[in-house]
Amino acid sequence: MSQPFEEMHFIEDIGLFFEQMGMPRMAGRILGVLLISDPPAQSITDLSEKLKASKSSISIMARLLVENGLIERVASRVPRRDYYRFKPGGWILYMEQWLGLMAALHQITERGLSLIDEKPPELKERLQEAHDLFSFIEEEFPALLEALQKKRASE
Amino acid sequence: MSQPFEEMHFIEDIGLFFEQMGMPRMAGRILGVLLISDPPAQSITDLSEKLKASKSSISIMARLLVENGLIERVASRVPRRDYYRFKPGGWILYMEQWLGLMAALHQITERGLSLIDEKPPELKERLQEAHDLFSFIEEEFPALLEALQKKRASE
DNA sequence: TGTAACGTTTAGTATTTACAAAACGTTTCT
DNA sequence: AGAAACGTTTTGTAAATACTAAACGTTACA
Repeated sequence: MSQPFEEMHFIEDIGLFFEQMGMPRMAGRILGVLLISDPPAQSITDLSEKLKASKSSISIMARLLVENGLIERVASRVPRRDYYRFKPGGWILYMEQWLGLMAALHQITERGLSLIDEKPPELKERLQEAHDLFSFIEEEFPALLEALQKKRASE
Repeated sequence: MSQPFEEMHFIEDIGLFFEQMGMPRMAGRILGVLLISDPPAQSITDLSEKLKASKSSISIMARLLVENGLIERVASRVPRRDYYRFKPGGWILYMEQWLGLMAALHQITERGLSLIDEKPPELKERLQEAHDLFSFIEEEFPALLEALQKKRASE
């Protein structure tokens, strides 16, 4: 089943984005398909045909995406085995995981600051800058996500 | 020149964070050193001794960090060649680059939406969700960074 | 009951990547 | 001029990674 050119382009772009973020490109391609596919739910075989990729890699990458909370399995009426679809709220979860990384960095810089506590302030400044940024993000970013959800709910 | 245990731990944690973000761990370690080193500016040789790593990889990774805007070269009075130090505002730049990725994803999802424009709304919903999130971040995140800088300036 | 379809897992492979070692060019000091 | 110190570049390598192909187990239907 060959895809129109623009759809392939879109799918590949999502793949490239995932690669930029340090994940396998194939995982991004799967997500790309599941973002625009006409039945939103697709089987492993469907995906492997659309992407012209092996079922094994689709199977593994789909599992990765499930772990990341971006897609989910759905039961199918048709007695074919299992279907995957984009998980509502998946991007929010994705952002929350990213936020977790920032929070971790906040902790690390805090520990770092205690290491150079006795040093003169101008030496602590650069680490303080990092600390302040990441603690600020940890504090303020959740409100941003909430504001978005509120906005979406009201539309 | 061996480092106290806690400092090594801090440095390695920054390295691991970088790895999580899809960058070479050694680049993170260099940044880790430059965040707590007592003369903030360190030469390639200094860094390679502290990290017990080859000068070649330090040289290459330092260049990578310069390209990323996280560190910068500074002239040295001592006639040794060049020194690197953490770049003030480097983290802000780092975040702005991250924001650029989100903005790119906004564009991609917008193109994606035009591909499925004629489909029923419930099919467009999942991509709309992605689009709204990333366009929201593109809009609101810069204000967050500005708020941080304002807050820091006033302290 | 046997066979076909599906997904998973294992094994194998080609590419990329992160490093180190070595060779190189430049500058500084004697 | 010669040697030493520094950083860069090139070359080499071991490990990780992203895939494919093949083997496998399970379910469904003929």
